[in-house]
Amino acid sequence: MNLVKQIQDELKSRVEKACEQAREQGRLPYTELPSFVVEVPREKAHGDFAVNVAMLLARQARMAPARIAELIAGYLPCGDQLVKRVEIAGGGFINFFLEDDWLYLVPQAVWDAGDKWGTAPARGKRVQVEFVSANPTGDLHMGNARGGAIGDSLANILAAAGYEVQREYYVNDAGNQMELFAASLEARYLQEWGLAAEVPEGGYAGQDVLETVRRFIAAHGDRLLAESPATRRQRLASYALAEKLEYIRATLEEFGIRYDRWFSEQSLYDSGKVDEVVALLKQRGALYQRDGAWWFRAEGLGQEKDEVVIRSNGIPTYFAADIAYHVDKFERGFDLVIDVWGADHHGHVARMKAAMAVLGIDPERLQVILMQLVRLYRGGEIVRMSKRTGTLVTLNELIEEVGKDAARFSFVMRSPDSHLDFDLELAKQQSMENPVFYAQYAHARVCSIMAQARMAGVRLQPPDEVDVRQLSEPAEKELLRKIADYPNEVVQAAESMSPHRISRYVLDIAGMFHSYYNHYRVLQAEPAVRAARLLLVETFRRTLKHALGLLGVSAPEKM
RNA sequence: GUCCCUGUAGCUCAGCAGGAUAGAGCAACGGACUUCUAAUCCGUAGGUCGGGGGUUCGAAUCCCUCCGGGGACGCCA
Repeated sequence: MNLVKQIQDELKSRVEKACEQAREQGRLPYTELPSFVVEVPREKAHGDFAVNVAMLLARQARMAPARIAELIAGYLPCGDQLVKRVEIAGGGFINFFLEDDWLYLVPQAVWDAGDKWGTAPARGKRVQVEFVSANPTGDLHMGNARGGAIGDSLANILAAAGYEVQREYYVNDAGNQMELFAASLEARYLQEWGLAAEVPEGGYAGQDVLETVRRFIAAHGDRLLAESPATRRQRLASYALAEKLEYIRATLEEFGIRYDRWFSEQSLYDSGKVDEVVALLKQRGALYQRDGAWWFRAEGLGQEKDEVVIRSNGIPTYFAADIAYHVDKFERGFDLVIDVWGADHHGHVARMKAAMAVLGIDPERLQVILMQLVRLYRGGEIVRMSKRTGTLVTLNELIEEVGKDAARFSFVMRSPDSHLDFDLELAKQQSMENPVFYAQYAHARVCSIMAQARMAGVRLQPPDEVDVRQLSEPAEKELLRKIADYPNEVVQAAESMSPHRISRYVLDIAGMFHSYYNHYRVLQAEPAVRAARLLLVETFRRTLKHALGLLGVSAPEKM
């Protein structure tokens, strides 16, 4: 049930009919009705909904927008149950002022929807969201944290908007980095037995690798000394990989994230999919040979540079595997595939889309959200993050220091496009820097009212037992209005792939509630009003809780 | 040099499939707790939307250009 959308559709069709009538009677000449919007004006004085069709018709009709608006308004029905009156203003806007009736349907709509409030009916579209996908060779850093918060919230929002959603983590368990990782492990292993060995240049020299090796030794001793280097590396790598993955899985779960699938890069090699896709690219003439390597022809498809797919040593690059991976995603039947990447991968986007196009997949079906990088501060001083030299602040520490709710909210509050400066000191010292508490507090306040009501023997009555029209204060109507907007907000956040829209909404509606709370008493009101207010406050609470849930933030009953 | 992001109140940011008088939080100042949680509320102050062109009924929003900030340009991933 989406009341706002129903009304917008109704108004739109009324305007369309009015235009047609005016045209038929020869008073409004136009050949094609431009696509116009029924929007909510920023100013309340401009009514509940505004339509801009008159301005858009001005050129075709060769009339002043204000005159067109007057003309159209003359054909609009009003004074009925929905529309109280219509005004022309601002040089051609048609402003609709509605009767309040529809607002009083809101509590019932929320009740009827139950758990489904805020969600849209299934649209029969499958979406995959792949995010974080950090190399399983180290810790999770702030960039991964941001990606996790954005990706997971987006997945929640898409699901609420009616998509069938799958969350996936791409495990880079193959390729160069993995080999370096294995070589680093081996070096540490040999060193532990007093043998001469060195962590290769650009390898993993961090403490965590050493600790992993020590745990391996505790479990398996010196058995690998007798093995061939290749076997030794393979054993160490698979041990470390399993350990790292479990660590990553557990950390992300603490961050409120659960994946539906962990997809192994290595499996693409094992199944021959990488070779297959390379062969297909060759067959399509998308590759050419130069200096002994095979290059993907990306020039001309944007200004990106060409990219190596097969090295001159015959080993495919990660790009080859990544193409195979994306082909595999589409073969699994997703209508839309969303990748959440760090901005440092931006050059990869056009190439990947180009590769999809060559392989006959509409590149529009692949959407990449590029997040700008997180800059970490501690008390005003910048902290550089690096995976190789040992991460400075891990996701674990972040959760520990500022908490899951505050961390997730902070990341999802800002657009992925924004360069995020995250100050740890600020985040934990000044709780007011975390607006998440503001929203959670609103929830706790409602819960407190409900608890008081129960103690006083006052029951929360369902909408059909309540005279909702007792909610006559402007603040109450505005709150109802905001609640009614919720399903639309979810759909818009999904369609624009902007989780931060939901955090905006959360803060807006929480603010409206706090203000209402300070101006009106719920329990001290006379019984009929009290019943209506209890109901209002409960519909608000359900909406807020759902919205927070989309962001992976809890809605505490007490604070 | 090429490409991506960005420039809006003192600070951090919304708004940008063009819409009417540009918003919020923090910081500042002044008020509101014997009353459902003051982690709250109310008020005041704060702006050449980086500069300049263009597109049109109308631009913070779209295009061009210049300037400032962040990032990417590897037979790494």
